[in-house]
Amino acid sequence: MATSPTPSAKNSLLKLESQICFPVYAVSRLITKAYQPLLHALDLTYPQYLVFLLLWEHEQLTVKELGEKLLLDSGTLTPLLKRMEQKQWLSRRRDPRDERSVIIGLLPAGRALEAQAQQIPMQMLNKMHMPEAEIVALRAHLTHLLTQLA
Amino acid sequence: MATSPTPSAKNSLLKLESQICFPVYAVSRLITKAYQPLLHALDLTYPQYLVFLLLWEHEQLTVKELGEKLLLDSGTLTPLLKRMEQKQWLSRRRDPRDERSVIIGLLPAGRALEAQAQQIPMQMLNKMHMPEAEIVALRAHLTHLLTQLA
DNA sequence: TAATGTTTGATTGTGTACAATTTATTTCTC
DNA sequence: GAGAAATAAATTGTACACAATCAAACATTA
Repeated sequence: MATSPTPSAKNSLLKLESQICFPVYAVSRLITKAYQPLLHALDLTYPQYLVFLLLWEHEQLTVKELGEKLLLDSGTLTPLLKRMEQKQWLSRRRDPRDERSVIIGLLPAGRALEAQAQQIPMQMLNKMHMPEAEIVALRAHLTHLLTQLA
Repeated sequence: MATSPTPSAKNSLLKLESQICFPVYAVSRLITKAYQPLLHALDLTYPQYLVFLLLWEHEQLTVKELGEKLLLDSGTLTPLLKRMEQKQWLSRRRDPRDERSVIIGLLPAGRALEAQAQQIPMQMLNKMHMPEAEIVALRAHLTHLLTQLA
């Protein structure tokens, strides 16, 4: 006979350990925490580091482009970028050809940080204690999920 | 001859797309955003929902136990739990046998939410558009990484 | 080209996160 | 059993994160 599942059944989907979402959430915070001592030496937070990853590669991006690449909106980026501007790491100016856009440009102090950040990815890989193959597989799964949700 | 890699080399580890960490961070936020419309109907945030997952299962837990299971500290949990207390979802009282501990107990209004939350996990699985096998594999990888970083 | 609609950032308000410190309580050790 | 060490929350301060709203600039089209 078909019994409807009780709310607190052992195999309930409403259990923390059954969820895919909680491990993502927890790992994300643990990763940020693992970065913290490495980034603290550069006076950076993790989201600020992500902005630098893009600026080191592209030198100059609009707020919109940063938001598209990081999946963050202006409510998050504007105050974050203002703090980074105060530290002379980057410049914020309106695009003369389209005054709606704000162009974020790398300043010398920000460019200089790239050299100091060289070792960070390797140090993080060491902290994770995971074989390359597993990292690649994990990234593939996550990227897939990213496209499903974005 | 051994040339040291240039900072902006195409295969640099200092590129957003090379990182395992960014997809975790982005997926975590997208998952929270995917939950939002489902949880908003119950007037819940995602971290509050996680607290409920534990309370629906255990009825009563200390702040410390919640923190251990969710990997959150009292600086996050105390204000969050106070907000949930204000909505009459749970009670906060000192343990008479150890006045240092605060026991969080499920109240009727909180217990009643479990029925309304029954459909949420399945709705989330639908949003993810991923075969069961891939979800299981992803969770295994993440749980492994969790133990490495915790 | 004037009215309309769209795009881009900024702002406001709420809610996490977490490091660092503080307070109250308990446990340990002699 | 008094003092020291350890434990559990709470507090404080900073920094995201995002929904909702606003304002300015641009694009469109009738």
